[in-house]
Amino acid sequence: MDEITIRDIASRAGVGTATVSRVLNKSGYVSAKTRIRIESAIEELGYVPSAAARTLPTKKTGVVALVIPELGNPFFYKIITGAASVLERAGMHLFLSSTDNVVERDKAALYAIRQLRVEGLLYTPAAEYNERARTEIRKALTAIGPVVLIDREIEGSGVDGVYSDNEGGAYLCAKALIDAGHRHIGIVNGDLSLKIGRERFAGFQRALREASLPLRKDDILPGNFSECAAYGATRARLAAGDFPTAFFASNNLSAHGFLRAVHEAGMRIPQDVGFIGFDPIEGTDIVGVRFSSLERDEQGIGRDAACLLLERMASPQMAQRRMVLSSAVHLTGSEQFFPR
Amino acid sequence: MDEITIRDIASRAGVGTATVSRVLNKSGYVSAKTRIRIESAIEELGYVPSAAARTLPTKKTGVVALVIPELGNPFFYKIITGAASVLERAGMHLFLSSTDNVVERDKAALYAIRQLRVEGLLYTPAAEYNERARTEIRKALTAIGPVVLIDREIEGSGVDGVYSDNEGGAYLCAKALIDAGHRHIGIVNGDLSLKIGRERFAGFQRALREASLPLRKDDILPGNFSECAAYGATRARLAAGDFPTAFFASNNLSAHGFLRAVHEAGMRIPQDVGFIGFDPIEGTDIVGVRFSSLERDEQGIGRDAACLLLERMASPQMAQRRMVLSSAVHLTGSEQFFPR
DNA sequence: TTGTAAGCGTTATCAC
DNA sequence: GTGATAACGCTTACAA
Repeated sequence: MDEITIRDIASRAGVGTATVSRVLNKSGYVSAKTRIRIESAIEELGYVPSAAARTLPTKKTGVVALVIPELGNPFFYKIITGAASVLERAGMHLFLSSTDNVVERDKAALYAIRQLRVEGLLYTPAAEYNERARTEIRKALTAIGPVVLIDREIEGSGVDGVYSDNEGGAYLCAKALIDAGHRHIGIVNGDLSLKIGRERFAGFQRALREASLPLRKDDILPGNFSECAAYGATRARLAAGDFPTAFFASNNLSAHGFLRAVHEAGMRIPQDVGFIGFDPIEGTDIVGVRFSSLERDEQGIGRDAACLLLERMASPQMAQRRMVLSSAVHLTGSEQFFPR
Repeated sequence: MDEITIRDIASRAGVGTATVSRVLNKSGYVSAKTRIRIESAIEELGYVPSAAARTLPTKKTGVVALVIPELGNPFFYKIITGAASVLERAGMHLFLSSTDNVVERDKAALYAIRQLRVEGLLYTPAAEYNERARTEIRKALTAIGPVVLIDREIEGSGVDGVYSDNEGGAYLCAKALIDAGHRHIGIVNGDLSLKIGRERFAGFQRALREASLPLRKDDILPGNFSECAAYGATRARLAAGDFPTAFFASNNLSAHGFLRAVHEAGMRIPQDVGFIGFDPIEGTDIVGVRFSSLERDEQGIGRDAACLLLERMASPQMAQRRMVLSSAVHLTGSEQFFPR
């Protein structure tokens, strides 16, 4: 039960391995007759070339790696879908790792990817590394080759990326609440150790400042982009009393936690509390509820990132390119934040 | 800018490549001194061994492939999470492909995987192939090596698998509706070209038969496990009038489509229509709604499948093993199908 | 404890 | 058009 190799095919078809290789890769000239002989030999023996063996001389793997922090977050798997559609069309295979926001797994994934000699990487780091770790990551990235960052930037990495206008988006969200007449507004913060967390917080603050609205310390709920943290912090804030009339949540998972806590407390959106979130909440449409949110085109982000990567793979010398996508607030209901 | 190889390390450390290899794989004896010399050479040069080159002589890739039909379906990414936790602990890397239920992509994925010489495969086929295609798939699977099927069986493949008791589960669902007093019950069918679709339909029918309830043709809504199909069919049925007092949906996506259509028609669950679905609906808890459903332990399924695979990889000669997991109906609310 | 050298399954460069 | 054959980067007897 030994592996069937190109030599088996060659001898069975009565040719040299070079000719078989030509047929396999559709390169160079092969007469129709011998081609057919070779093809049927392949068919009969059920031969499938070894990717590893092919990689060795060619230094091509045909694989693009994708490292994301959370598979369970709709934001990311939509990105994957978008990226996959582009990359597949380009004949690339996808090597996918989910790091669950764990730094160790992030590093392990990167190391595995280096070993694999992938031809490109779409990467959303699990965390914002400190200066020391960052140089390490930067080294890893240069070693890997073409890289496109998605959503989370790495300071001074010099690599391409597709990002969102977090500050502007959060600003729009807060502005919408203010325009609806709210004067006492709270925020469920994201992970402030991440730039996107800080930017969203900044945008939120700017809107309040421009409207000369105060932001009280206890209306800033600490979160980390997860449902649990938001849920707990919201419950705590509810217990404290004098609840804001409206809230902004820094991402979809935070929104989940917030809304669950609020609902358990018997309050309704938007009658009792106004609400808007960064990224939409899925699935509630089946009960006729739709929450206001900032909507990003996730599939588009994935596609854009994949295109950037393909172009970078084609011309490694190109200057660095960054795309920053802005997005629009989507209010549900004409009046304010009424779940339709 | 040539690739750094084991020879570079060897010469820099003043040793042979074999010794470097021993250090890399922690195999055989190496004196502490030379080990340190080698390790620092690796460090200084930033050497990362090539997976392809290593695979060639060892015939080991350290990769397990995972082929699933839909990334966007919570059922599957929970399975992935479960499987990943087990496989990572075993030091395996994951090569993931989503086929979006497209047969061509399924075949392409399988072919890519054969080329990669992965050490194992967790596989949910995109479709139920006809006899002719099936023998082809079977050949591919034997060529790939250790395989564990998840959720969808392949007739006569002889490979291990983890399945659910679809007939029994659907029966329980229908039974629950009947016990709640419903006499006019409809079904949103799944894809009947898939065994799991037929089994769920069969279980549903059995429950009705045992209760001597009739099943009218127009109460059998054709579906294909997708939200769209269910949505359209439900709308059509609503227009026809004499709507059943309760419905069973064959999977989570179908449930989505059904519930959306029903809600748009201004009907409420369970006051206007009783409902239960195979697999739960996510995310509605934030508005305090929970639908009755059959609950499966998806992470557990993923873990079980991964364990089966690891054991199969360890002992290829073992007899075929199939796990059929049964699951319990989860009613929301003590009385019947009341959204809490 | 360490080094030499023969593979592993391809591709690609030559001659023919 | 086609066939030897030398890489590709690593592991692993086998010697030393």
